[in-house]
Amino acid sequence: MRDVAEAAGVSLKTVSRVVNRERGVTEELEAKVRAAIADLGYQPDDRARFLRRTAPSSKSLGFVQVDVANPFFAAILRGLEDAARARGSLVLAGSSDGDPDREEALVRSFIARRVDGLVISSCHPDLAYLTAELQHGTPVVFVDLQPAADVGDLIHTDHRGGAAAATRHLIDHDHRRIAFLGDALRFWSAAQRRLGFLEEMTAAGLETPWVLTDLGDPDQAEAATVELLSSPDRPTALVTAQNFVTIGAVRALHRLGRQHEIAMVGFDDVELADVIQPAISVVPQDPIALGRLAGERIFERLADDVTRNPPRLLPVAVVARGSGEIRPG
Amino acid sequence: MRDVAEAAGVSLKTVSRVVNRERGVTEELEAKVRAAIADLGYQPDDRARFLRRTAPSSKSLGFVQVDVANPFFAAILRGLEDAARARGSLVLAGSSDGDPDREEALVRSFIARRVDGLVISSCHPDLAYLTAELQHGTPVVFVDLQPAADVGDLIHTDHRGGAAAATRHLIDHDHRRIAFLGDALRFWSAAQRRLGFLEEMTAAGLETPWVLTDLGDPDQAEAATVELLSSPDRPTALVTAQNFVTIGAVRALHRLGRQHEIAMVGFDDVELADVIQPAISVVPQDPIALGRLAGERIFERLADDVTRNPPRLLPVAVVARGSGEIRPG
DNA sequence: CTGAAAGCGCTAACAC
DNA sequence: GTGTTAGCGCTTTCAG
Repeated sequence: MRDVAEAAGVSLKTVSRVVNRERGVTEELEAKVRAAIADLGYQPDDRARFLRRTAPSSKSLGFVQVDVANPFFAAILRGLEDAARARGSLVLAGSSDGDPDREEALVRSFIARRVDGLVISSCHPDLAYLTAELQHGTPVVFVDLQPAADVGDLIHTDHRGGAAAATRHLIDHDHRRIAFLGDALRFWSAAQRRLGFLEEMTAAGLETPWVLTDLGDPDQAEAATVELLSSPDRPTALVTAQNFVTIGAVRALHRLGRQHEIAMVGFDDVELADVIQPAISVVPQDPIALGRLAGERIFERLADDVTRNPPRLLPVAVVARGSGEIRPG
Repeated sequence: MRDVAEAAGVSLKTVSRVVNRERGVTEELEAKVRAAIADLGYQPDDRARFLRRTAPSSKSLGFVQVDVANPFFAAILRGLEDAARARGSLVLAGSSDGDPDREEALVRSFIARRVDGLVISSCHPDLAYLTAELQHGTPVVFVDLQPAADVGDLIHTDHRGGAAAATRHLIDHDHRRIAFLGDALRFWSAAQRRLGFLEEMTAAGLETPWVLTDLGDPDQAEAATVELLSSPDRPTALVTAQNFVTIGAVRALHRLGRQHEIAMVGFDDVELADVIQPAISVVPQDPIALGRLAGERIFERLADDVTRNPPRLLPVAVVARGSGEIRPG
């Protein structure tokens, strides 16, 4: 910038005015400055600009997710990005892989860069590490995964209700022996879905001997499904509580050739779920909306200086496509 | 930081030393400083730190992709993030939606934040807007989508070879009437795939009356496939050149009930492609590797100050699963 | 081992 | 309209 000022024969402030499109610069001077800018290939440094600005803002949001390679989180990121773009902000994204230490490290890096807000799909058992930040005034919104502690805003799908609906759907189709396959319970969403399943089963007076959790990828889910179905005392229907669990279970059913015999309803939609035979009944979420709402909530809090809002819950329902309507043999 | 220095009764520099773990601070002073830091909840401001540092680095990379909600790009982002994390960097990500103006705006924002390097899946017809940056020394790596201009490094899948292999695979299975369905040709990868298809067809002495491009989403691909197959003069096999095109085409085939009659090979792998009947033969890419290599290339250039490297091309091959091995009726 | 002064690139506040 | 001075939060340089 100094070089530009020198080249144009004006002061720093005049260059600053031109760059920021402030009123009150002669056309003549402005032209000179612009010429110098083009000539030198000058690019203003936003870090320095935002550092000095009165309204302290880095024009960026931080998003901590479990894994961006999971299409579900990628879609949340997309929604968040759209909300951020509308406000002229950029998004820093990082994957925790479900590791609390990594989540914490990411949050710390984001805070060190002074993001205007934090969106977190948390898997941390203890959010104490966040309270300092919350007091510092940085808005925090949890998406989908809720912490144990009572901090920050929350935007999430109705995991419990959705899992209950899936379970009810199978019960309504005469199933009594229903298994639950899900992710690790340190993920709040996974725990909630399990809860919804158990509640619905109990309400119907059914036993729940088949509750499998800690299935971390499609391969584990596939193996677990195969084992589950090879035991003499086996279920007639499955609730698969995660997109990759659904994928693994579907693979297993097809490998065993029992996809027309064992019913299943999955949480999350999966690509091509409608084309498979039988097509997979699911409880789809709207992750893009989740991300967009989280971003909007951040900006609301930035504007209104509201400390905390009630949770925002997105309702879900079963989409019947075939696999969930199979009756027990 | 000033507050911390005051509270601990030391100078700014001593606090700085403690924060940066520099050697040469008495244990006693260090303890005092740490106490003050904890007490005040002080968090160093990386923006200011990186601003003043001798080695100019923002410890961040910028990634401009077409759409992070597309699992292919999300996976690239994941690979890039892993490479960045290994070097202590964070990733700023933005989606262009295939709009050159948006791509350019994103690149400018990233540059204004002084990212250490830029990874771009470009759809811009004219990369002149980048040359200024390249001269400025910012490493730029293009992933998957190569610009027309001769700037920056390139890491990409062998689109042309992969499309040719898919085509050859169908020809080897006695098909003579093969259609090509792809994305807009402003995407270099789409254009390359079309080229590979045309070359292989021409080499085999076959006509190519069915070349459909500009299919932007699964719905368009589905509609195009239905129309293609309802004409009296129709192909017996399809090359679908994009993940979402494959999805649309599969939907169409199943809707028409002709999935066992029309052969197809898709570019990109698709979730559950192995479970559908018939399972879909594909030319899978490794997008995580693409992203990782792009990130590593950035850091190499940062370290070695190399201006430019030869393109890095990832080979691909057909994975036969069923749909590509159907013979013409 | 510690601190004072200068300055990164820019904007704010107030001159002129 | 334009320039000058101060200072954002930190690191660097160099003196003690």
